[in-house]
Amino acid sequence: MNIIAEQPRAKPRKGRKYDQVLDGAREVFLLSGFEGASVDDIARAAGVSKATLYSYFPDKRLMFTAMAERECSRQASAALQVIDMTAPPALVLRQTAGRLIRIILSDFSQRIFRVCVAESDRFPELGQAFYDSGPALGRARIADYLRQAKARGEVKIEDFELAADQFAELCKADLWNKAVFGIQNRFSDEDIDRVIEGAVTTFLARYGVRD
Amino acid sequence: MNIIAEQPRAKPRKGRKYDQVLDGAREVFLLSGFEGASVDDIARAAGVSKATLYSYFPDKRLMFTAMAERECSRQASAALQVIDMTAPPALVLRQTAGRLIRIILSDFSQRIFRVCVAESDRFPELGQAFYDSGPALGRARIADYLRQAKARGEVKIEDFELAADQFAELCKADLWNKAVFGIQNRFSDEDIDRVIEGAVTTFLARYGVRD
DNA sequence: TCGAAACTGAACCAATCGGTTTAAAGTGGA
DNA sequence: TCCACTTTAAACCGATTGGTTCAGTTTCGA
Repeated sequence: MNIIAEQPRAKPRKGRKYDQVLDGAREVFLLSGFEGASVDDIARAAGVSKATLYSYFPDKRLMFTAMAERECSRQASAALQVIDMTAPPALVLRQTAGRLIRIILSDFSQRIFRVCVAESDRFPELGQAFYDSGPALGRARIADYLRQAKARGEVKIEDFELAADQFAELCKADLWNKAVFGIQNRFSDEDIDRVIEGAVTTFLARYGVRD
Repeated sequence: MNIIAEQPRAKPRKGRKYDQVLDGAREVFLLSGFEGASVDDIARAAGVSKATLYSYFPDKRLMFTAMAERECSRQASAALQVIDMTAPPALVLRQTAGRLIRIILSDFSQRIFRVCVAESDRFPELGQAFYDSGPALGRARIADYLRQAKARGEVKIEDFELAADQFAELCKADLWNKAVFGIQNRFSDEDIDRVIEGAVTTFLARYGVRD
């Protein structure tokens, strides 16, 4: 008999409806925010009794953070698509811009963003999680590419992190503001192409090498 | 004696504690969000009885929108500072960037932003108000300047709105993300200057005329 | 100084909140 | 088949919510 209690598993969350609960939590929290969401609603959305719900999570807060962190790490792994990084910079950047824009304009990203921003002072670890899995990860990947491109002599850059951040910001230009404030949430290909071309051209005007 | 009733003020909402109430509302709403704020807290923060509060506003929602719209229009008029727009572009842009950055990083702007984003689907008119008084207004002013600069032959630009949006976005580069997610909320002058110089240099690399 | 209007504080309301309990029903491995 | 474990629905709790009411006090222009 061990005095120190045995740990059956690393995360012995208990039963089989764990993911089901988190799915319900996501649905309601992303729709109504933390304070706006009621536990009864979540139980109903999850198709689970309230007692079950509370057998997984000691309280509403932990339920919220568990859900938010799962969604953040999902978002992170969703961005891992591959691009041929040896292609000419203008092409790589265009593709990257296109993907980045579709992601940040997606309904799902917008909702996580809203909820993370709204609650990031009541849940400090939440802002960090979103930042790490979103902006910081994106910057790291873009900076990586830019380093390779420089090694190939395709660009001239000193501050790779700043350059990466600038590129990401250029991709937002107005689209993102309109989306996040609910002014507009569907954009034509022309709208998006205008921003993509603008971002790539401006970026390369500064960092590209003449050919 | 005029038959048409005299208007003591433009908006004679009733009593003398109107602003006092909105000040209390701002304090609590910006701190706790819409759902997180209790009307009793607001009354206490405003130094006013709950009955008085409800004599000004029929319900919590209208109180919230009144407060938010007041703060948005305040934010708008606060951005009306004058800059010598005939100076060389590099200088004008540097000053503009500096001001823009201080504004968007301010604790106050961050709080309004949070609350507008969080509630912009429950209060659609709110997102519009923030967009109009923030991003849209800033873009209009920058685009105006760019048009003047082009008339002087100082820049070469086709799409002034896009250029203005790009410049504003370049000014955010990482600083804004860190602030909005609570990673960091105090920035050294070096941090800020790095972003300012980067923004101006990149912008002029694309739109400046060689001298 | 007077009187109407604005303001107060506290009691009060029904509804909802997060969270607990319980007794019964379902589940699955051995 | 059996038994331990999980899940269920509903009742229940105290606290808090947005909002109302009202008798009494303050305020202030005329």
